[in-house]
Amino acid sequence: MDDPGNGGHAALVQLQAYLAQMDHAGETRLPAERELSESLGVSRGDLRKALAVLEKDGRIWRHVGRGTFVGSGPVEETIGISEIAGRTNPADVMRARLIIEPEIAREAALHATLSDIAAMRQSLVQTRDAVTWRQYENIDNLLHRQIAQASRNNVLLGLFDVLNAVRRTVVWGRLRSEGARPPADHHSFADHERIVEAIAERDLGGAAAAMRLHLQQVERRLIPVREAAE
Amino acid sequence: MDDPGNGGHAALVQLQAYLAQMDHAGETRLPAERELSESLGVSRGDLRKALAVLEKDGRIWRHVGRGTFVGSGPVEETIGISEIAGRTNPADVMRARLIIEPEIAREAALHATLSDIAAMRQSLVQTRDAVTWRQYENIDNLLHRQIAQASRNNVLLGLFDVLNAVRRTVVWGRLRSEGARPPADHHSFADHERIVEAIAERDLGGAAAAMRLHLQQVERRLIPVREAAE
DNA sequence: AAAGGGAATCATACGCGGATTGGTTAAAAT
DNA sequence: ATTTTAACCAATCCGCGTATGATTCCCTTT
Repeated sequence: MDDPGNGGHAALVQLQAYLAQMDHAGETRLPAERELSESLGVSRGDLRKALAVLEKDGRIWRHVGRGTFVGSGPVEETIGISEIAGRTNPADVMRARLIIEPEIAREAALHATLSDIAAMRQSLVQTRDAVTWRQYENIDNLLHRQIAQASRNNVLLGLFDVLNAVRRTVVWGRLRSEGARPPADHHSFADHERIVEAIAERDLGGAAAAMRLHLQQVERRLIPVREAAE
Repeated sequence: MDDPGNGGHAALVQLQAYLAQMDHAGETRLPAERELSESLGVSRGDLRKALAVLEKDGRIWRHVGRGTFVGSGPVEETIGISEIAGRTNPADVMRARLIIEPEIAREAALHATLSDIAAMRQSLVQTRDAVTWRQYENIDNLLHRQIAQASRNNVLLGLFDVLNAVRRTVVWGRLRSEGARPPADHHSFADHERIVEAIAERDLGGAAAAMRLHLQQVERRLIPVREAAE
């Protein structure tokens, strides 16, 4: 009404001023559109146009039901495990393990403390004592996690946990009753020992190689038809 | 009452029978303790003792407010971004990036489609056109994510997203007003071009090396005092 | 008649209170 | 004295109401 000609431009200017004034405080959320439009004295349509400009510019971020916030994006867009697991397959999970875990083992060889290594050795013994596949699986998981923990890098540990959770949901329901207990000559026993030994000897490349070999063995056991088909 | 002497043993046997019977169905959650105790005709105390045994054995797991489930552990223990970010530091995040992202780039060089590469090249141009640091950051993020996406592995992409979210929360609030816009000779421009070119030429090792080099540059810029201190 | 503004409506997300469930403790019963 | 039962606690889930951004429709104004 005052100046319909400039359209949303006045609203954009006012909104930028408001943003600058608000940015000095720690608050990142700005009022609802209905309030703000009245507070700034512009129509909601013009306000929305201005907001759209700022959003395309990356200065604010909006979401239905939550509000409008300043900043490039949601600080904590929860990336759900099920979201990842929902659109993937065991082969990709295995591939990711083959890429990530050897590097984690290398890092573990560099940063593991003596107590870390002692804990791994104890898990090694326990895997041999497992009387059921479920027990073995638990201790196997524990050992792999101990290795990730030994990297002394909480980010790597967290990524490992995410990967592990995805793996569990994806292959969920496999290997139910393949046998009473792991056979004594199961390849993983020797594999695990090689990995832990390499870590103990601070052999970075050896630890990564041993882990890679181990996971390739696991992959072969998981998808046994592969070589015959090719 | 019937046989107080054997204590919880009878309950344990009955519970194991119930578990075996239920395990054939796909259901993993068993009834509430109050119902189950009445259904099996044992006291809740004995039932809980039996449940404790099975839990220590790893066959079931329980959680307050949710229930009791068969299986080694919660299939979806939500690993929160903030949980990871809460107990780490920028150095560890950078280290994790240096470990993960080069391997992702290698995978991208193997699996990227032509449209993937075209999208990357477009982002390359856009980074040069960015007039503000925030715009540059957005496009930079987009480019790195495009590379992860080009790996054609949703697990790797998910892990990258998690890592990225952690990075954003950890370094949150840095580099506010270091300058109006990225300088034309910013190292990242050439770095990014090298990475994309290596991916386009299917040079696996080259892509990984270029990404590693780029991240080392970023690390150096992030922690500039390092070399002087040593 | 055209255009812009305002109100109603829709879809999604948050918040709160009740209900459910494992964990714990105390009273009661045998 | 031991076991069973009940009651209570803490944590979680679920449903409903509210708030918010997105969209549509109608009306006023020029």
